[in-house]
Amino acid sequence: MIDIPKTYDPKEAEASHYARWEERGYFAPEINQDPEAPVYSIVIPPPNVTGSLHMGHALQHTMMDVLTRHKRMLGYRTLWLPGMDHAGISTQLMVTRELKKEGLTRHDLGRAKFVERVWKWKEEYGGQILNQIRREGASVDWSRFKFTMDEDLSSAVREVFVRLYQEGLIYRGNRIVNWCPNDQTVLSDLEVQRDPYKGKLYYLRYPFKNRAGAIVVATTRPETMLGDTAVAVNPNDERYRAVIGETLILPIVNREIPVVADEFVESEFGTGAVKVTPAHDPNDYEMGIRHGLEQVHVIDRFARMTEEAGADFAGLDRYKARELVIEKLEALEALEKTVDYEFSISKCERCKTVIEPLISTQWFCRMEPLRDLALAALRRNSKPQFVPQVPYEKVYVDWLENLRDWTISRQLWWGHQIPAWYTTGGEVIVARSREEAEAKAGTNELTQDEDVLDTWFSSALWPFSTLGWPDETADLKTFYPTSVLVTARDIIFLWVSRMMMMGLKFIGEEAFHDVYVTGTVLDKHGQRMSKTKANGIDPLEVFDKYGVDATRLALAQIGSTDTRWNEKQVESYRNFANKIWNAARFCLMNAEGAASISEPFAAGSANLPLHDRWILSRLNRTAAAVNKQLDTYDFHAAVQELYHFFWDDFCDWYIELSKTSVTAEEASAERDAARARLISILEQALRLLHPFMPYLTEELWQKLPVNHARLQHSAYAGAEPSIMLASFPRGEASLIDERAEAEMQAVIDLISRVRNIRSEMNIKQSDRIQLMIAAKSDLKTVFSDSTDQIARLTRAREISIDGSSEMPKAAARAVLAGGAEVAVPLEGLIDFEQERARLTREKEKLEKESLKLATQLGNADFVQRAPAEKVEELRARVTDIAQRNAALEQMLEALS
RNA sequence: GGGCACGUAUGUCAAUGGUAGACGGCUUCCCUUACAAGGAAGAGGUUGGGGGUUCGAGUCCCUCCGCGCCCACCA
Repeated sequence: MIDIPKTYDPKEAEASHYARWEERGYFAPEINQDPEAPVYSIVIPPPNVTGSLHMGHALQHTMMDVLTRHKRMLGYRTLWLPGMDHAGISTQLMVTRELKKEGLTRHDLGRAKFVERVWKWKEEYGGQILNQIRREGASVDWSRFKFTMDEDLSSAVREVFVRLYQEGLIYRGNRIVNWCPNDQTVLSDLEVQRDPYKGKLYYLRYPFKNRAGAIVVATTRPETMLGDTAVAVNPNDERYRAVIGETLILPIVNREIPVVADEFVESEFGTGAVKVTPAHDPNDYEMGIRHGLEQVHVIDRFARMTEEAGADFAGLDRYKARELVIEKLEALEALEKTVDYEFSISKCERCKTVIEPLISTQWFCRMEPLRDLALAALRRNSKPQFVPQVPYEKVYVDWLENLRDWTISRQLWWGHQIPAWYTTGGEVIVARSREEAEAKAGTNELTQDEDVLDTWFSSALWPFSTLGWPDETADLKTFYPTSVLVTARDIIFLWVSRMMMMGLKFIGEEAFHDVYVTGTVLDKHGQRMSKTKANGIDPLEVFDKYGVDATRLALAQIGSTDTRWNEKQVESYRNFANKIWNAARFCLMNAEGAASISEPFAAGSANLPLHDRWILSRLNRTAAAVNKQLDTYDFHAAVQELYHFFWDDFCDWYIELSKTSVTAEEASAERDAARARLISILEQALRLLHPFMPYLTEELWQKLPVNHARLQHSAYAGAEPSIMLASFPRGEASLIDERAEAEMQAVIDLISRVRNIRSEMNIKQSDRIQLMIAAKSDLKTVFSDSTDQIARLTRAREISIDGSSEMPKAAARAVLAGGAEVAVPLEGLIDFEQERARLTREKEKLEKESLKLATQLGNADFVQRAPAEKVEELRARVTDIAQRNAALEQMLEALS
């Protein structure tokens, strides 16, 4: 007898298999020996080097792994490429904080030493997430692991930069940008978040120079008035039409500023007149350009007032300056009023500091031509295919259509330094290397641009830079375009769209065929999990508590809907894992002799017992469904399908139905064959489950007395057997047997009805009952062939079957589909009242349904307009109900 | 301000316009030698409210209520 614990302990399986898979190279595409094999590839969204695994990762990785393992088992040449992102700002902040503890700033170290220090930090503390990814069971090819700052990827970054620059798509310009006064860098629009803010609206009075009166303007940032160079009104605003072109005297500063007319101004807001500060507000900047206004810089990079703001203000923090401005305006009687006002405020996504719009010289990427490539790919080739298509395709298109230039430079030290050099004369040389720049410039007196590129710039190249571009590598040719990108929805703009554009630009093909957008795991109150709210669930703790496989199942079934985290759900999949374990345990306890049968189902399905034909049909139906569901990213349905097949069909029915033959005391050819069939079904079920539950399935599969090598997919012939290289069952249409399923269903219904009688009539578990079955010829045969099993599962001691419906009076009875009946004689034990009540309840149910059907069929419109099939279906149901109803009535009569 | 989702059993979620389901929880019975992390049998729903289209609506349309998400240059 085999010695297997009663309870599945996931830890053991998790500890051993991953390392073996990895060592043997099972994750690498090279394991596939078939030169004709179709290709499947995914690049992982590279986690930040500073990151650690959160639920979102676990969710995405599970789905990518399911897809990858599924395709690998189908014989695809499969690559899931792992990597990590250098995460410019986050990482630099991390190390800066570390330095601060030593009383140092990065400037104390200088650039070179600081960057060295970051590399050291990365080696020591970075990338803890990589081992967490291993724990998940992710079948990524570690031999192709990439880091965005690796030399080859950095060179791809420079290549792209140079080419885009040469085409005029990258340029250096002086424009208004989002500046973070804390991080001391510019940010792109996507790295700025808008938060609601309860502030005030200040009404300032600016007097005319050459006439009486004043214009009152409303502002939320009075301190910027020091930099005002105009007041704007709407040209159609009657109130102000007469004063357009007049001159105002700016209070405090006493600068003369004009009144200009601009369509941008909303007459309804405030006073209908707006102060214009071109140097410190994006809208005013645009207006300033339209009207040729002067830009007066009154706030610096530290959000302090400049000399230009005036001696009283220079050096003051922007909020201190605000107070002082208000004070002075009050003294000048230039503050009309102050009202409470709620608006939104821009903050740095990382450090939450309020953004200061500043005019500054930065590098930008022109997006229109790239955007057009992406839009064309979608319109002409429907690439990428978003899943779900609604709403993400529209979101993607809308964003692309309104795309503005991308600010790609950052004032950081950690990242890809911009490959631009300046001669002493100020000439700009953009080149792939210093050597190339020197050659171009004809001098070695060059200074490289201090800035680095936005982290997302290298991320945008990820699908091809990781495969060796710009070299025409075999990997690039084989694996690009990638098959699918699996991601959460928050980086569709930041990342997905940019990869698409860059891929189309530089390779000429889309970066991925499909984009699968996962749902979000929320906390139990429906809130997003976040560090600041501290409401996150650590996936590693869940792994420890319930096992990786159970967690994966719980995550996979989330699919693309947002779902509140529910630990009970994981617990139920843990129970499922245990169920699988115990089913296998049963099979292994009764495995002796099974191995001698090499083709358990070879005899030809017609000769097999009903339950064998039935389970074979169910198995293949399930396999076909799961393949289809995985091909269409319907993870939820696939999980449900597998769960119910395994638990309901296989465990609850098949094992129970096979028990008599499988557990027979004496060895026999028949017993061995039954055992071999049982094991074969289990074995195939494990293969179906493997993409979702890699550890448990491998653990059990290895224990099964089967010819493992023969089960491998032919593409992996010769490899040491593993379930991850076994052939994924495709679901043979020829093995789907409608008749067997219908007949088995009749048996299942019969057993269920008898069990119902036992339960409702309070028949003790230990009491053996007698069954009398009346059925017409075809069903009669089915039941007769299954009497042993029916007896076993209903705990009956005696079963008689005939074609008539002569039933004893003192019996509990039930009517089955197809006109069959079953009676349980209760020899004086029967409680007539109780049985009558039970039958009446049943009759009421039928009548309710019957009434519904009659109403529908009585509707002439329905009969006329609904498809004939539908009408037929209803009529058939009416007949069946009538039949059952008549039988019930008879039974009730017999009881009275 | 604009756009997009969602609201189904006590909880978490499913359901090509055609008999509203699953898992958990709940009730009753059972430690039947694969599994009590289990088995058997049950109870539980006017699909947020109202209106419309249709032979037929959880599903399509309108509206209201509720909870979210994304985008945005009304100072």
